[in-house]
This record gives sequence, C-alpha cells and structure tokens, in this order.
Amino acid sequence: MTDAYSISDLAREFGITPRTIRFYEEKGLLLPGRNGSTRVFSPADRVRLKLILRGKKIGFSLEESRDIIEMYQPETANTRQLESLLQKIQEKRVQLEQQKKEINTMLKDLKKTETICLNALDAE
Amino acid sequence: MTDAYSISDLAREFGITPRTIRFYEEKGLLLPGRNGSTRVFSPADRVRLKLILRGKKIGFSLEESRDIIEMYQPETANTRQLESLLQKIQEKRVQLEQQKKEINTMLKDLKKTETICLNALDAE
DNA sequence: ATTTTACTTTACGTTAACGTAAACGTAAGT
DNA sequence: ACTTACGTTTACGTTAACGTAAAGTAAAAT
Repeated sequence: MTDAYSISDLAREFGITPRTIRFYEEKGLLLPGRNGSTRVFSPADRVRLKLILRGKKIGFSLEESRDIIEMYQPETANTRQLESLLQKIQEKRVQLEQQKKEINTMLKDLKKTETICLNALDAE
Repeated sequence: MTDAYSISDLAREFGITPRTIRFYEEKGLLLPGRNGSTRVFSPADRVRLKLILRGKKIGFSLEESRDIIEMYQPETANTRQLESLLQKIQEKRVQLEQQKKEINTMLKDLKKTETICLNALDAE
C-alpha cells in the first residue's frame, strides 16, 4: 500500500478532532477510502484537508474552501469548463489580494499604536 | 453638532443592515450616543465599525475585532497596561503575517492551476 | 478472558452572528 | 387625517461548524 493515514493520524497532525474530519466528509469535502467501515485517507485526502484548514485560517467558509479544492485539480478538460475555471480563479485572486490589503492596513495601524505606546513608555 | 450619522446612514455606507449594527452595540463593540431613543453615531463610532468589518473580511471573529478596537486607542497610560498592549500587538502581528503567508501560498497554487488550464486550452 | 484502544453511526446540543417578525413611537409628506 | 419612512425594543428563528454523548464493532494488549 502507498501512504495511508487513519482519521486520528490526520487529526493529530493538524490539531483537530476526528469529528471535524467526519464532518468535512459529510459535507463532501473529503472522500476517504474504506477498509471495511474504517476510513482510510490518502495523501490526496491529506492535501484536501490542508486546503480546507488553510482556507479557515484566512476566514473562508467551508463552501469557499470547496471552491478552492475544486480549482485545485482541473479534472474535466472541457474547454468551456476550463474557461469558467479561469474566471473563478480570477475572482478568488481579486478577493485574496483584497484581503492582503486589509491585513496590511491593519498592520500599519498596529505599528502606529505601537509607536504611541513606546513613546508613552519613553516619556514616563 | 459635529459629524453625526444615523443607523441607516452607516448601514447604507457599509452595505450592512441596521440589525447588524444594533447587534454590534449589544455586544459592546459600538457605543453610539442617543437623541431620545434614537442612536447617534460619531465619526469615532464609524471608525470602530470600519475596524469590525475589516476584521470580518480577514476572518476575525467579533471578539477578535474587539481586541483590535481596544488596541486602537491606548487610553489608559498605565505602564503595565502599555506593556501588555505591546505584547498583544506582537501576537496579532504574528497572526496577520501568518495569514499573509497562507494567502500567498494560495495565490501561488491558483497560478499553477491557471497555467495548467491555459496549457490545456492551448493544446486543444 | 477481558479490558483497553481505536474505530463506527446516529442524534441531539451549542455558539456565533445575525435574520425576521411583532408591536410600538414619531416626524414628515400628501 | 392618514400613510409612509425611519426609528425603537423584545423575542424567537436560522445557518454554519462543529461538540458531545450514546451505543455498538473489532482488533490489540494484559
């Protein structure tokens, strides 16, 4: 067998609970194999999970992460679908760039406040 | 009177509902003045709202936005509190930088997929 | 042999962040 | 005078994203 992970393997690695992983499967975000009734996760499943959790960190909903996952591997080679995919990629790109801007603005604000604090401490 | 905004002024400007604004007040994130029973929002309230919504865009919970708001104006000049604030600023900064990394990774992945798509379209 | 460990499904509970509706006040337009 | 517009409070409803038992199976350790 190639690489395979149990549900608790992945839960441990990513600091989440098995329940969370089952929930993602229930939502169709993960599709692990089965050994009897036991879930068997492939490296590809692991990548999917990684994408979901990455999405979460930047405020994506699971539905948004689903979009990202679907973008990840363009399986269907239909021309129209490829163009639609390119379109979606553009939209996500715009959104991500916008988020970066918001983060940068917030970082600037934090620096301002930091300076104020440091000055206040200096002048004590 | 200086600048003042009604609840629907702000709702319109930021594309949210008055209910949302009332909810933020209920949570203690906004503290508008009152004219009788009617809320009167100052420019400072507007800034607070802006901070909340900026937080939302990058996946912050309202509690996290509350932290950001509290960082925004160091009112209390106590030394220990200033140092605690500086500490919190550092933590948020780390978090924000981390989020930027996740976004950059995702942007790279999108570019890869885009290239694959473009090649697939080219080879048709 | 039986306890522990890891897995399963089913199902109800919980929290955040509002939506939505009811019932009311007030001031402005027609 | 009445309706429309905008505001209020109170309160129940909703969705996402899981948490938390309950009850069972199956392999592994003692």
